[in-house]
Amino acid sequence: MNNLTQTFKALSDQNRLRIIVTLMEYDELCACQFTELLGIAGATVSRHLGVLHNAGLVQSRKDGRWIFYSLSNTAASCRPVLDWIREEARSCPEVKEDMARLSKILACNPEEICRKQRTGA
Amino acid sequence: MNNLTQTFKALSDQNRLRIIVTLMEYDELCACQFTELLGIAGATVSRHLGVLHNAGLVQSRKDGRWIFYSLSNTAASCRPVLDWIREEARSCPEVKEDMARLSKILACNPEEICRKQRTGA
DNA sequence: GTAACATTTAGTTGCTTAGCTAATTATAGT
DNA sequence: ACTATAATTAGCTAAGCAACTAAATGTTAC
Repeated sequence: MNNLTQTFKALSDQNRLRIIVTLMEYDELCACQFTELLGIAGATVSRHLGVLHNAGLVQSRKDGRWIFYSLSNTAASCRPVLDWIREEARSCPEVKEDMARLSKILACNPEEICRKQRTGA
Repeated sequence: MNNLTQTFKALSDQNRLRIIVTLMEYDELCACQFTELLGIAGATVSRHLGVLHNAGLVQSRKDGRWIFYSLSNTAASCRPVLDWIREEARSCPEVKEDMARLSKILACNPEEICRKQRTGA
């Protein structure tokens, strides 16, 4: 039962849902790209990703200084829920905006993104 | 998107999940029966039911002094999630205990339950 | 080695929420 | 009308959590 509540808790935050929905469209993104997308502090993004990871929804892969996140393979058990989210998210304007914004973000490489975040440009 | 997070927030509490799972097995229960089942204050149960109602997951029917709750008809949109919960809940010992306890509770009529709660017997 | 840098962890703050008791509302029975 | 009673609402407290800044960790490049 704790599994269930933990999963729902992980999904009951708008920013975390945005992460999940984004990962349904783009296989893999690094932390700085989420930071850019969500417009909140990197540390906060890191915590959100940690919550999703603890709930078994997301997995990470380290590549040098970057850490890439993707939907967890072991999240298969809650696939129906993820499918439902995807379906419902279709009609959310926030999600559409995210997708539009993300295509711009992905036009730059991660290094540029991070530099932009540092310099605050 | 708020719909989504609201739904997940409503489902991310153990006691509320127990209510939902119970309503999948028993069409309709009154507030005092949930109070007996969950073993928490009636006021708290009322608030939980309110949260589920606001999320559109539960509907209520007034019959005299009693208010009976059931899964909402309009909850059809999140049917996949409810189905998933039901499936996952099968293996939860808490749920099995609840079901066992509930059959005892239902052996009495609501009036008896409520009296028991008042007198604390 | 050390300087730059991507991410996480620590520590703080303000808001939300689950729980309680007490008060209020609405109904039933006398 | 009055009392009892099922449920909700109000008001409180303690715990949990999302956000931030600053410090720590681990990695790349000189």
